[in-house]
Amino acid sequence: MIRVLLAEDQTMVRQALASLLDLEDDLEVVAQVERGDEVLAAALSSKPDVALLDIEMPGQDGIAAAAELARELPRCRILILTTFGRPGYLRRAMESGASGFLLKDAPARDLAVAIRRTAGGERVVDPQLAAQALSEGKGPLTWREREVLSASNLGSGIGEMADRLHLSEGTVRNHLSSAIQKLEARNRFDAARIAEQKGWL
Amino acid sequence: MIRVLLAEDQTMVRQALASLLDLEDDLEVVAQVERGDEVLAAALSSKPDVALLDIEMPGQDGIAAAAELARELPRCRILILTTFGRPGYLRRAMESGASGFLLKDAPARDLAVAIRRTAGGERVVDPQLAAQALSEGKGPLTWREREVLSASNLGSGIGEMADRLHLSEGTVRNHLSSAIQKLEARNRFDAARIAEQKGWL
DNA sequence: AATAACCCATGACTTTTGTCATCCCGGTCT
DNA sequence: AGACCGGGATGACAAAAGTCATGGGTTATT
Repeated sequence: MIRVLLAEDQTMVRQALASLLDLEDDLEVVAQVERGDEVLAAALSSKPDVALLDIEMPGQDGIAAAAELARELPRCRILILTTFGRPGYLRRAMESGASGFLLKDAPARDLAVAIRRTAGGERVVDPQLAAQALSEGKGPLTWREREVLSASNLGSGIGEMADRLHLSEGTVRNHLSSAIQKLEARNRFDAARIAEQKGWL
Repeated sequence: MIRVLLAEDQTMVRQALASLLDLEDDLEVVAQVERGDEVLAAALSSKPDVALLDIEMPGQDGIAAAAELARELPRCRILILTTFGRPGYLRRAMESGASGFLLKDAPARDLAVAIRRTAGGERVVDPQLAAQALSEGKGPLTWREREVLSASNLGSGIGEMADRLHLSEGTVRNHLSSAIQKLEARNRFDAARIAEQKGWL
């Protein structure tokens, strides 16, 4: 029997997936959590063979949870199941120790297959997505540029961003300007949109 | 037997929900579609008793699909199943002829219950959400204000928005300024964010 | 030791945006 | 008829945002 931990914030989706997996004879859902920061504790007590993690979750995202899990419970394989096929997500997931990456757009029967292969030590990634991730690279943005873009995404003005990041207003504008040019955007919001869409945020 | 049409763009979620519903003796999933603009055709040929519609879908959103359906096939009840409990969504869904409104955050067993009640002619809405929708009203924005906010949400500058809407730049700025003040936002992007989050976009 | 990134900061400058007052027009409500 | 609202427009002005040159600091890489 393959023991599975299921982390997904939408209750209905989580339970539907659980019932789907329970139809398989060789799979057993041993834990369900709805927050990223509950993954580790649940995994420590339920000892799953595979952790199936959504990315967008409250508390902590699935990639951060994967990193925790890979460090504290290296015997547990990690399979990311997410809505968005952003190359940056895939890259970061793999860097955080995930073994597989599956989209919610994939057919349901792929899920059980992917879990079995992940449990067997294989890496399961959509080849097309992998190619795209490799070709796009890590993205042109530096750490600070990503930070200011994320902050500007909340609608605040440059002054507030400077306060929050303990920077001068001029510096914030410089980072923003640089990011805008790298992304060939029209303004910082456009830049934030582009970066987020590419998974570079 | 209650015949159910299932419209949801994420294949895995759709199939998982379908398998969940198939466990119920009195429910039968007679059609599945993954785009909003496929709902009507599928409904006409499969004659469902209840259409279970997601809102965020390619082609056409679930609310528009609900309006079509209510007009062309009034005997089919409509149940909206969505991620976001935005009051504006609920309001627009009900105005479009939906009979029920359910969140993906709700427990999975509520789904079958809601379908049965909807099929029986009841209106199924989370009471808390309904209260919030009533208290917030339709939102303070006018048609044009919503239009400019949606356009600005794409990152374009005022000039491009003016072109697209065939307006003067000054007029666009006036509408934006007015929307910003009504929403107590700091700039147009903040305003767009607020309006979208409230479901007023 | 030199080079190259990245980070932080200023100051000066241009462009974009937001605000306000003031028009005009066409509906609608009283 | 008059008041009101939404839409459209203009011009003027102030504030915010973006660009550019420049300088100093750190840390890797060569």
